[in-house]
Order: sequence, then C-alpha cells, then structure tokens
Amino acid sequence: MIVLLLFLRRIISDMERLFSNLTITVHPKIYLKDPESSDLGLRIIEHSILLVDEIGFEAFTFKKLGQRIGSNESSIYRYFENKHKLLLYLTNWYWGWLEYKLVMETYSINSPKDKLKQALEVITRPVETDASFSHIDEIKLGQIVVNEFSKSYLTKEVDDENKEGYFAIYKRLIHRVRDMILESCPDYKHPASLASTVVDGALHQHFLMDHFTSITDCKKSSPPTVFFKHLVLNTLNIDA
Amino acid sequence: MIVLLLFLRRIISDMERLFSNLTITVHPKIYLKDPESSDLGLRIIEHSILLVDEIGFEAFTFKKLGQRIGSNESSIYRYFENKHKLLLYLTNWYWGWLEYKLVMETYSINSPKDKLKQALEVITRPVETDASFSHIDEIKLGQIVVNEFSKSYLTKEVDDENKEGYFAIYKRLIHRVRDMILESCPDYKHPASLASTVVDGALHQHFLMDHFTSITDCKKSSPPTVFFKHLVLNTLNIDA
DNA sequence: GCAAAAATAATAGTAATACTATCAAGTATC
DNA sequence: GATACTTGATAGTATTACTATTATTTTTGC
Repeated sequence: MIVLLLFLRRIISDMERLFSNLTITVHPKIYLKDPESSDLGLRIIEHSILLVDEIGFEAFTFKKLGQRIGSNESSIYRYFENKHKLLLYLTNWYWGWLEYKLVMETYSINSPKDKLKQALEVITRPVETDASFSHIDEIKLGQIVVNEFSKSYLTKEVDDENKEGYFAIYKRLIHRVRDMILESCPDYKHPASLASTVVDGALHQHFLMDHFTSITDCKKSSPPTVFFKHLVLNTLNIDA
Repeated sequence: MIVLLLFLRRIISDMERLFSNLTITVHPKIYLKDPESSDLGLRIIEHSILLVDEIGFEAFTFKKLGQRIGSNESSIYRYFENKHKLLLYLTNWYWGWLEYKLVMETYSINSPKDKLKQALEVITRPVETDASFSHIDEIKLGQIVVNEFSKSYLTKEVDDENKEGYFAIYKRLIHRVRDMILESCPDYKHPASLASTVVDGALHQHFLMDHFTSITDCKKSSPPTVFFKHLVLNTLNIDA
C-alpha cells in the first residue's frame, strides 16, 4: 500500500515536472530574440494573440501592439523582423502544442484503429484551454489559426521559408496522422493526402460554421469531429 | 436527310450563339464600372491575372498594374474600389466559369452516380484553358484561386460581404455538388460538408503538390482527382 | 462635322504602414 | 561602480492606398 502510494506520488511529481518545465519549441530563426526569455517578450505573445483575434491580421501592426502593452514599436522589432514572422511564431506554437496533445492522448492506445480515432478527435475538436501556458489564450489562438494560418504559407516566399524549416512542425503533425492511418490500413494509397485534408478541412469546417453555414452540416450539436470520423473510417473501410 | 442536316445546323448555330454571347456574370456591386464594358476594363482584368500570378496578391498594386497596361492608377480606381474587390471579381469569375463547366459536363448524365463522378472530375482536375474568353488566362486564374482565394474570405468583413452576396456563386457551386451527393446517397448526413471539403481540399492538394510534397500523395501521375474520387465514393459506399 | 458628354490621364496631396537608424535612459551583472 | 544589455523615444524614409482636382482625349448624338 505504501509502495503504491509512493509510486503514484512519483508519477504525479514526474508529471508536474514535465508540465512545469514544458515549453513548446519554435524554430529559432523565426524570431530575433526569444520572446520566452523576457517579460516583454511574453507580453508581446500574449497581447498579439488578443489583438490579432480582435482586429484581424491585416489591421494588426506593431505600433498598435506597442500602444496596447505600453511599449514601443521599436522594442517589438527587436523580437520579430515583421508581423509575418510573428504570425509564423504563433502558428508554429499552435501546431507544436497540438502535436503535443496528439502524442499525449494517443501514446498509450495500442489498437491502431482506436489510436487513429483519438487522433481525429484531437485534430478536429474545438480548441480547449490549457492551464500549462499562462501567457497563451489557446481558444483565441485557435481562432487565429482558423482565420490566418493559410496566409502564413500562401505567399511568394513559401518555398524559401519551407526550406528554412518554418513549417516543419506542421508537416510533422501531418506525418504523424499519416502514419496512424497507415498502421490502421497499410494498403491505403493516399495516407498523406487524407491526413492533410483532415487537418486543413477541420480548420475550414470550423470557419464555415461561423460564416458560411449553408455549405456545411457541422454545428455545435454535430461538430466537425463527427463528419471527419465518418469520412476517414469509411474511406479506410474501418467500422466505427 | 435534309431535315436532319437542318436540325444539326440549328443545334450548331444555337451553340455558337451560346458560346459567342457567353459571359460569366459577376455580382455588380463588386465593381464600380463593369470591366467587360470597355477596352480598358478588359485590359485591367487580363493583366491583373498575369500580374497577381507573377508577384502575388500582397505585392500587387493598382499603380504597378497601371504601369503595366500603360494606364493610370486613378483610371483603375474607377473600375474597382480597391484590390480586394478586384480579387473578389477574379475569383467570382472563376467560380462562375467552373459552375458553367460543371453544369455543361454533367447535364446530360442520367445516372446520379456517374453524374457525381463527373462532377468530382470537373472540380478536382487541373484547370484547362477555354478559348471562349480571350481576355482570361484560365490556367493562371486557377493558380490565383489556389493561392489567393482564401484571402478573399478570411477577413473581418466576411459577414458583411457575404450578406451582400459576394460569395453567392461559390456557395451555389457547392450546393450543386451537395445535391448531387444527396441524389447518389439520400441518407448521407454530411453532404454539404463533404462538398465543401472536396472543393476546398482540391485547391489545397494542388497547393501541396507545388510546395509541400511530403504531406500529399498527389502528383502528376496520380492527381487529386484520384484521391477525391476514392474518398467520396468510399465515404458514400458507392463502388467505383 | 461639331458640341456635349463621358472616359481617361496627369498631378498633387494625405494618412497610414512598415520599417531603419540613432540616441537616451534604465536595469542587471560582475 | 563600470559595463553591457534592454528598452524607450524620436525622427526619418519609401511605399501603399487611397482622394481630389484638373486637363486631355475619345465617344456620341445631332
């Protein structure tokens, strides 16, 4: 009994350590100075999420952000070259966070099909808050990803930035889903396309729920998860 | 025999009339002055497609376009309020054109399943040129839709612009696909989501083929059409 | 063929954006 | 207490995204 208690205590302490030290790693070339390394940096991240969510990425400027956090435009430029890089930082952080959730929530599942189902759950469900990161409003960041992520790669600089590794986390997340699809269904011919379609499609369906309801069937009572689980499982001929 | 010849002649003449008079209708509130109504207007459309394709929508300005067509910035402003409206015009034109292709190429097919298959073909295949519209480079316009369309609705003004009807053609196209899905499979619960996923997903897969090849299986030899046909037909339990 | 109207061009000007550069002030560190 | 580092303040530049005005050219209606 005491042994069990001690054992449990060790697990809990392990988890606490894991959680308290946990930081999502973003490619260092995306920033000039690591925003996690200072108070100002953390405030830049915290309030850029709030401000972009409020006024949209187009209207967002470093000047407005500076006014908001009582800091100077020029100081923000010491952390990020421009607002595009800041958007890359935010979306990278999001995909890193989602990847972490995906790994955590599927790690201990042995059945490939159950694993895949749980992965679909994590990827297509609405974003929920995570107390581990006090400076990040995950729900608003999720909205930013829905509304702005595609603008981060639909540019003339994609290929260069892709070579630099700015989209590596996003692609790695999709590779993980692809591999889970393959484990469930080794003969399926389009695992990467299916994985990317689900990840992109989930963002798209969430957008449609908010703005173009006539071209989606998703709603609060039947969220994207339902649609995508049915889609993937039927495509792979796996029974629900 | 003569009767038959006369009959054929009438059909051909009908088609010619149809084709020669054919214009894709774009919501009039998108422009200040109809670009199809003048030589300058046509040149604006023709060269905006070339220029946006070349330098991307972000770097595109009315000033550059003016220089390119030997015309003045201020003259272009008489046709379009701003470059966002011009993008709306171009993408509206594209979706109107694709809808016309969809209707033409599926109209005479009676079997709902064959009709749906042909619809998937039209929507997911690479864009091909259409000699009917001399001022439009359909292939480049298709590239613009892949790279820029989502920017036209991922804005803070979507809801207002949607109310104005700026996205009506796009939504109508998806409704047509949704209805074809329902005719093939009346019990399927997510026809609109499936239709919007295919339309958006097709653009996305074309983008991935060009820039993020590791997260797609699509390539010249196995284009998005193959993936999406398999996806839709399996989801609906229709045998290929 | 000419006057009126319409379309286009030219020019100028404004506010905002997206920065860069410089210098001053405050803070941390050794 | 000197030094390095961070942040703040100010100024300045080129470009963008327009608006306004006036001049010139083209179209058209009679």
